[in-house]
Amino acid sequence: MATIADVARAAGLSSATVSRVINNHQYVSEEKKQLVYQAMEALNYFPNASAQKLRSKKTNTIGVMIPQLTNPFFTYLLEGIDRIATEHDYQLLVCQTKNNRFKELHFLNYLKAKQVDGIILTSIENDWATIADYHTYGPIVLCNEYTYQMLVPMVRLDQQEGAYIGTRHLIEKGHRAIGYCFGGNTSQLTIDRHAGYRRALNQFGIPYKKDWIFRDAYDLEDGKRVFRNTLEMDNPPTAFFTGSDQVAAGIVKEAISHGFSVPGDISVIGFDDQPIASVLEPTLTTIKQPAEEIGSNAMNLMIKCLENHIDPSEMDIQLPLQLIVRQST
Amino acid sequence: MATIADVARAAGLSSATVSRVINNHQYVSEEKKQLVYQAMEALNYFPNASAQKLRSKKTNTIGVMIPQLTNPFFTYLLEGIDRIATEHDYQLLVCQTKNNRFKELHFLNYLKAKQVDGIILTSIENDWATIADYHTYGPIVLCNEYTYQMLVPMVRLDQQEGAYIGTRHLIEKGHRAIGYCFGGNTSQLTIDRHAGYRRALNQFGIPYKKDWIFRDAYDLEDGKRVFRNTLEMDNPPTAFFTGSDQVAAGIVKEAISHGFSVPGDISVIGFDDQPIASVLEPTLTTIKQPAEEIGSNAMNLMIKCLENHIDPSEMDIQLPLQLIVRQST
DNA sequence: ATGAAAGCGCTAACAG
DNA sequence: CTGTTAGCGCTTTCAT
Repeated sequence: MATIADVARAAGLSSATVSRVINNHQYVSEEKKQLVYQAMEALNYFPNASAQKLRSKKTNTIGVMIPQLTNPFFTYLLEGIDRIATEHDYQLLVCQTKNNRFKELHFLNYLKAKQVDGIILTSIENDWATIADYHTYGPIVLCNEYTYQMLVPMVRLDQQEGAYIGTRHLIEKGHRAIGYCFGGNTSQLTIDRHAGYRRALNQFGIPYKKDWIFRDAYDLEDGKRVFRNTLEMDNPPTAFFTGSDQVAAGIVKEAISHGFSVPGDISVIGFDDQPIASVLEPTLTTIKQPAEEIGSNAMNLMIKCLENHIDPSEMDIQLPLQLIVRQST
Repeated sequence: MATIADVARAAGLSSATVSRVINNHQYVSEEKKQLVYQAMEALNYFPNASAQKLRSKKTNTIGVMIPQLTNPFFTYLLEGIDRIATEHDYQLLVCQTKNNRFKELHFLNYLKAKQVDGIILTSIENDWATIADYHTYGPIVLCNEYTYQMLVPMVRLDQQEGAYIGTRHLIEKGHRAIGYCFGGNTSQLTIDRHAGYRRALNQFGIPYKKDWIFRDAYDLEDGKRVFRNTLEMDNPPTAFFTGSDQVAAGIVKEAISHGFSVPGDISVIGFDDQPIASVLEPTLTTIKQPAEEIGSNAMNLMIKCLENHIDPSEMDIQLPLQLIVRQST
């Protein structure tokens, strides 16, 4: 493989000039520029990326931490991130954490190793204090999940409001026994959603029951499991607020397969507004999160951080969420 | 940020020894090894990835070309690739081509730039001759899509058989007007599926009609569009073979919303067996592709290529596909 | 078992 | 506008 020196030799110029042409510097005469292009062409030359990164201390790569590649919410997030990354010639190193805090830690070290210029987190598996340490080595942008412990660049939704609206909707439909499903961690997002659920309950004088709280609910199978578990309860929920359309779909499917009618006997509300929400029968009432937009905003924030012109007022972007009423409630 | 020289100094050793410890070389005394570990710890040292790559000419990174990040079939492929990559400490640079051949070309150049050690293609947008040129710069593994023009490492399914089985199933259900939906390109996979469809038609003496061929069908919306288009036809299909569950779901949804019954009036068969196939009402008959397994096999092949011990007989891996009969046919 | 030294391929002062 | 030169941080002979 040809090197920059080979090109310089072939063009009868110095490697510095070749480098200038590669990097589109000004002050290179059109004549020599053509000479360089011809030589590069003739030698089938392509600059070595590692050498460029080592020397320039810029990788043009962003690490994106994703808990689950097969969860559509996160792929839409990724789609938004990728759209902006492509526009600005950044590459994406995709890091699947599987909700494992050690994997998250492992990937965070890419920042220290200068393998990436910055990291976008779409979930948070470690204490914030642990993550904050890495901030010295490059920008960390939060997207979807967030923290109040520090002012960091983040793109988020009012999750408490989302859970409140959803729960209130179920109450207004006449339900008083409302199950609550969520993932496993103790992130701020989780805390806030939980608070929104309780706020709605409180407002309507409905007692909070621990039995109605279901954790470790991430996907369709988990939703089915949750519903099966309620079958043995003395006082089972008649409605479910869930943290994801996948889980909601599982509950709906399992309820129907056990002979219940949705929304006749059981009401279910999802979260995200993934494609599955419109495909399910009955169609799923849900809280819409603009996933693609969250992602694109996060990547834009990242670019601003990298280019050092970020106004503190832009650090915390909040996007709207929206109740979409369909047939499942 | 500390460098290897700093660590060497702090440990009272040479940088060569530190390097040996980092790379787990033999012939380093336990004593010095501990010294190095302590120094690395104290200085919060992490080796610079670009320097390692430049010097060792190994990036430990694989480029994965994906047409659509939001298409579940490809994310399951990616999931399989990622599982094996993680096990072997490889990183993934995700390249979304959006079915654009120029983007594909752009990403192929990462091989020339030694930014990745190899590339896994999950779709093919350029002529095979164009892609074959890049093979000099590192291994290219095909996964899902394939070619007969050259013996390259690939993991594939018998797509002609898949389309044949699916079409025959529709014929056996009594249909003689069978629509055929596919994506846009002219890859071998597309050609083979088309051939399988025609073979089934031929076998049962059913004429092939150009009007029943629908191209550019990739997702749910495309499926809806296809069905709407048949509404104006004199002799519309009563059944549809599709290249993806997404498209099939679109057809089913649109048919039902226009008052047709599925499978009463219209039968639809999908491809992939994505989660949506079991969630749809009626549930979707489909040709199951073991996506995760295709991906993991591809990454395993890649690793073998990189480690130079690949037997030509292992180059072409063929996995089974399977007709899954549900309610939509 | 350890160190000295060369060099991977490139960029960026600096000088002219 | 162009060339000379000094590294970026690491690995790897080659000695010892």
